[in-house]
Amino acid sequence: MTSRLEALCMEKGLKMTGQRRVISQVLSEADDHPDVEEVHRRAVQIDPRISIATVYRTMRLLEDAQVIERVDLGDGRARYEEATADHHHHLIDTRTGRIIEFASPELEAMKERIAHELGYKIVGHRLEIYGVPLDDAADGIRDEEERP
Amino acid sequence: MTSRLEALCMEKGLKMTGQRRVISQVLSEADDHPDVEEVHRRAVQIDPRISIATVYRTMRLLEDAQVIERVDLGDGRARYEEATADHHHHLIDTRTGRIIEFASPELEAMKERIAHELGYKIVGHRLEIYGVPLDDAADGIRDEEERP
DNA sequence: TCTGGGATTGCGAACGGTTTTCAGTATGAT
DNA sequence: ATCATACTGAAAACCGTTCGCAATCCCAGA
Repeated sequence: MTSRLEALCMEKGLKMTGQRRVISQVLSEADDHPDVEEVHRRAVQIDPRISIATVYRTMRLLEDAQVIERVDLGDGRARYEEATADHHHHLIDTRTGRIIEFASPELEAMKERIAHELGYKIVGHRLEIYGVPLDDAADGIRDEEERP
Repeated sequence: MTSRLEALCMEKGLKMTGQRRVISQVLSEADDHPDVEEVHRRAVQIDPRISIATVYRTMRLLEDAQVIERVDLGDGRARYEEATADHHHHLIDTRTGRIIEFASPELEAMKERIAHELGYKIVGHRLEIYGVPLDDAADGIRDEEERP
């Protein structure tokens, strides 16, 4: 069966090898923001003869082809998500690591305005919010402070 | 002569060694966002017997003491600036690497509101805008696309 | 002012994520 | 089916950063 990403890759004229097919499948099925090691872990479950090097190479390939997007969440490793048309950002739960996506047109507009006032045209941007659940915070549950 | 950061360090009760004094001076005089290597480069010019390891250690020390702040601009290395009371963000000129600081109370408020709507209390956040000068963009000068 | 001992330093080795090299393998245009 | 080409696996190289260890420094107390 052809995964969504695989179709996208063929559309872009990429050579479809077995490992690319598997990685595409893994990424199509993912609804989180896996890092390379995690993608590899999942890929190996489908076909054990996929090396981590190939995963790295394929992620870069897919990124360059704009099929996926790299997300830098400041934890020292690259995470990925499927490329989407609309801009969105991430709220990271520092307690659990859960990542919540959100979009805000007003925020986009404001950002655009700020850049313009500074004499710049935006070519990229990123916003991350680190937070803790309101109710937990109220409970006064201790937050083992990571460096955000 | 005692640099501004050196005074701050003594206030915090840190043991003032020769190399810490030099690094404090370098940071006090910096008005940009140097990475560790750059700080080392400048420190060595004042006293050649400072190792890069010590710079790494001192930067972390000063960061923990909230004397300086780490800035992750997504270029794979840590950059630093003096700690300030007010939150601000960075606009990075992708053409030149120049970093422009800006603050926006409205933006802060909006961010706060978004987090609250998602049920979170903010413990940290970061916003970076990558852009090119408006006039350059208008001229149609080619932008050698880095991965932002 | 001199001293003792814990903190700090320099060096090089180790580390974790990522990229590259290279020889062997698979792909898909013919 | 064939063949040039692109791709792959394994291991080494890389790069920013941290760590282990012996030597050194700082400074409170004498």
